[in-house]
Amino acid sequence: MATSDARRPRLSREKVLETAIDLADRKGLDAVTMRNLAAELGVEAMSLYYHVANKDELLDAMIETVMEEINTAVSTITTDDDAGWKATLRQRILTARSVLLRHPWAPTLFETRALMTPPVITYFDAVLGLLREGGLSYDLAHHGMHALGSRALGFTQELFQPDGQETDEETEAALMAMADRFPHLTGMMAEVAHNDADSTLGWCDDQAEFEFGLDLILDGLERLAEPSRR
Amino acid sequence: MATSDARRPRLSREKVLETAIDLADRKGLDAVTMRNLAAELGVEAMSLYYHVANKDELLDAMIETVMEEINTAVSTITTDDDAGWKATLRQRILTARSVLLRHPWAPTLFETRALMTPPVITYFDAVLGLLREGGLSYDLAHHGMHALGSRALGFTQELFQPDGQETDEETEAALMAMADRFPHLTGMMAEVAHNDADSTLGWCDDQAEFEFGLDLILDGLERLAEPSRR
DNA sequence: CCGTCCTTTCTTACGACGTAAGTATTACGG
DNA sequence: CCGTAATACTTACGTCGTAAGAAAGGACGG
Repeated sequence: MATSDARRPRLSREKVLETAIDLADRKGLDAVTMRNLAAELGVEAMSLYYHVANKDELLDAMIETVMEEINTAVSTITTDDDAGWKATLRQRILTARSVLLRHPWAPTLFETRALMTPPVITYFDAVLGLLREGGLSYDLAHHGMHALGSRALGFTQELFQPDGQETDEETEAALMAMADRFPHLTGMMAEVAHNDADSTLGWCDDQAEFEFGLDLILDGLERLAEPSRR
Repeated sequence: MATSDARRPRLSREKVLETAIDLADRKGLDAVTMRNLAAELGVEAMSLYYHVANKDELLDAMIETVMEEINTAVSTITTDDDAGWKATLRQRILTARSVLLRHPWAPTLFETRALMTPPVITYFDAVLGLLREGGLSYDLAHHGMHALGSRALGFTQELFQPDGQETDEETEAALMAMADRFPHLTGMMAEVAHNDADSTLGWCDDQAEFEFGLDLILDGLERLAEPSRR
């Protein structure tokens, strides 16, 4: 009865962004092509350009959206107050990480493009605040931010198996066959691997490794912040 | 006199790789397109495919070449023996870094593609060896490798100004104008910046920051390796 | 009900990319 | 000199981002 009852839902910048992110989540960043995204929306490619300047702006907006998602997620954590700055910062970062785990394409984008956007600044300002709360000088806190790097945002680029591909047994076998050339690596694999259920070179529990590295840095910063105790 | 005196220098896999790397060094990775690279060699695009399976293989070979360059650079450092494992590892990593600084495109590639290639394995095996030399268990050394991440190879992806673009004064001014919204960030900038000659947000000395983070991690690992002294 | 005018979408087309398929050239051993 | 294998070129296809402009839709005053 309304003026345009059977009209299609109409495009909007929000819907474009939302669909783009969803598409990236499901099929990877490479699948986010203008034509693909348009098809997903039941629309022609060029129609997107009314809502988005170009693809670069689209990608920027995508990470900005994720960053906002992180900020809201982080804002809901009960701060437990006297748990100490380290615990608070730790949880904040792990929360950010949990959001990024739902958007595996985001880290790549974060590293690729400049991101001095308000949500990012907000996030980093809070991190910095927690470091200050720990008694770090501005100078030390600044170094600390650099030391954390992308870890402050909840991710590290894993050098091996970037695609999350499983390292197969034959690769491991091939490696073990060269025990003479790579004694330490093969030695490590022989000892460390197979302890838990995870397989072979994919033995590494990403989450555990992330937390280990994070704590290592936070502890190191705390130690540097203490005036006493060499 | 000779059978083919005036022949053009002829293509070869080595020359293709060499030119590709040089091209990336000079004009960035985006400039490394098959047609571009071919033109650089005075040749047609498809001619490259006789020496290289496809572009992916080309990129893989490029990082492999850089990795070999790192390995030879690292092999020439005088180990100074009783300087301690930390100092040795430190220098090894900084040497790797010095090579990567000549190939700014390499880090991106390193993070993008799987690189379980012999030169990389060789490198990491040596790093692992030094950690072991420091008395780390295989397990701790393994964690340490993860904690180092790309730092073990001599680089960290800088989150801000990924392109090495200078942060201009207006950006800084805009940020300072929001001192109420970002108190810590603006506070830090007011205090830390302008101490050295470097400008504004580009105040960060990448090399110094890298070394700070590296030492933080190495010290942390050393501490964990010591049985005593909590 | 009709024209007018934004707003939003579609059509068509261009140049750049990686590369498949097939053809021409070159070099060299006999 | 010629045949054969190695090397380089030609042509063409499908995909990408997107420039330019035409068409469709809705809103609104007459």
